[in-house]
Amino acid sequence: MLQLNFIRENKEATLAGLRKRYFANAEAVVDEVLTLDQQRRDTQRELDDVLSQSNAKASQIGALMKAGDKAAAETAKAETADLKARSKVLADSLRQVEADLQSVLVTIPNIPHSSVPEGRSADDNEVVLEHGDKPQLHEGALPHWELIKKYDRDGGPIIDFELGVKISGAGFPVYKGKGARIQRAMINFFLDEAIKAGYSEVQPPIVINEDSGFGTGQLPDKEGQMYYVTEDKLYLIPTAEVPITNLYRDVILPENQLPVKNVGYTPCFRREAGSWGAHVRGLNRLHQFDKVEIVRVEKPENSYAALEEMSLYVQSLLQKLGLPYRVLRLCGGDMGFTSALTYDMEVWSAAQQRWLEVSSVSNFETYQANRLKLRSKLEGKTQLLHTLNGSALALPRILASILENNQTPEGIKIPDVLVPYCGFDTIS
RNA sequence: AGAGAGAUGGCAGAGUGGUCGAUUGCGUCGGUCUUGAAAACCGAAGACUGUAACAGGUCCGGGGGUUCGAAUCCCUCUCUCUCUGCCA
Repeated sequence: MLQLNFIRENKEATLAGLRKRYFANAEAVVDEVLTLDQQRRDTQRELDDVLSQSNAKASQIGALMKAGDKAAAETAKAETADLKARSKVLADSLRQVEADLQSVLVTIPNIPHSSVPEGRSADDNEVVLEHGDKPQLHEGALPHWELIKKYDRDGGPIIDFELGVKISGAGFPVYKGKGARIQRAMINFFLDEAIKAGYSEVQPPIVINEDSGFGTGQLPDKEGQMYYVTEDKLYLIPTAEVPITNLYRDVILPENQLPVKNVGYTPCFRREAGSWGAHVRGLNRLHQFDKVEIVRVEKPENSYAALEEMSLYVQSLLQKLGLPYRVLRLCGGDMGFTSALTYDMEVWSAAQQRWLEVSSVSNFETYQANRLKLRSKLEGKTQLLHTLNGSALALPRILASILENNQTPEGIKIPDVLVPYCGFDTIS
């Protein structure tokens, strides 16, 4: 959520930012916010005045009672009726204005950072860099959804989509044998690397309540993308960002605890309503997948340096895995609702001849912190901190890329860094 | 799931209708003392809103009510603890 006083004091910058995102009706929405804000403050002031008078009367009555002047007290009491009626009306309208203001405010996305490129869609994202050589595959090379069947052992493919359908439905694969072990290997590798890089590990719950969904910006509006347990009013997490960032909801962090650098592994659940199409075969898009996530809480002046550091960190993982990748700076039209600047990391999937997104690293500045009420006392005053997060990494597409890129007629070579974690070096 | 108890400032813990934003202890910060530290002593310190700055207003788990006046009384929701039951 944007800060009201920012919008108030930077109307033009706000509008420019929203235009960069192709946010519809930016002018009308901002004007509505400013009007409601003014109404709120006027009403607030009027109410405060009435309450002030009312408080004065009450203590006056108290004093009279104490002095035993019953008659004077009764007279004073009679005078409070009008104040009481007025304060009730004002309090009601204040509540209404505040609710209206809030409901408009939550529909406004974050303001993009100045380095965010112009553009409407994913086609306009800026390629920051490309790293590594795309492998030349042998004749008859297969996409990963064929490869997993080719290496059928122990009575089934190493990743079994059919079996997952039986248990749950489409998009919930069952990993078996070496398929399962390489998953576990990646999780441990990613966690160990993050710990070496100074992150501390957390294991958060994977269901969250409504307040948490609001804190990081999934709610309201994106409830359709999350699985929901109606009985207990809990959502399955779409990413560990939600529970880990919400660890710091309603917190005023002591300055000496900054920066916060957390890493966590969780499964992630996404309904992906309406996003199934031509390119979602195999591991490309799933309802449940595993991800290791890094989350940081930073002082405002450090957040962009932290973002660059996170980007380099994620790239270091991809380099260690030996996967060709590129880094994108997302354009205004393609960026997530809550982000101010996002880098996407994509790996090359050699058999599909496509780039697959495996990480998204974002700085939310104060957007989430404002919803979370995540603050610190810095230089004598309480102020909002900056939150950031990034995938490090999401497993399925990494696995898809490893399977495809490392295939030879003899088998699939496991990246060296994973071998100690897997206990085998080829799938054959 | 059943029965009971409870929810107050960073923590502990008073306060059961009238200057209570809230006694006190611990912790924290500043100072005195000390070569330095500890101890002791003195002092400071909540959040939100609002104002040019004061003032003013709100906040004792959330919401609602009674009252001139609520941390204190009533209703309701949520959560926590103890016991019983069940169970990784």
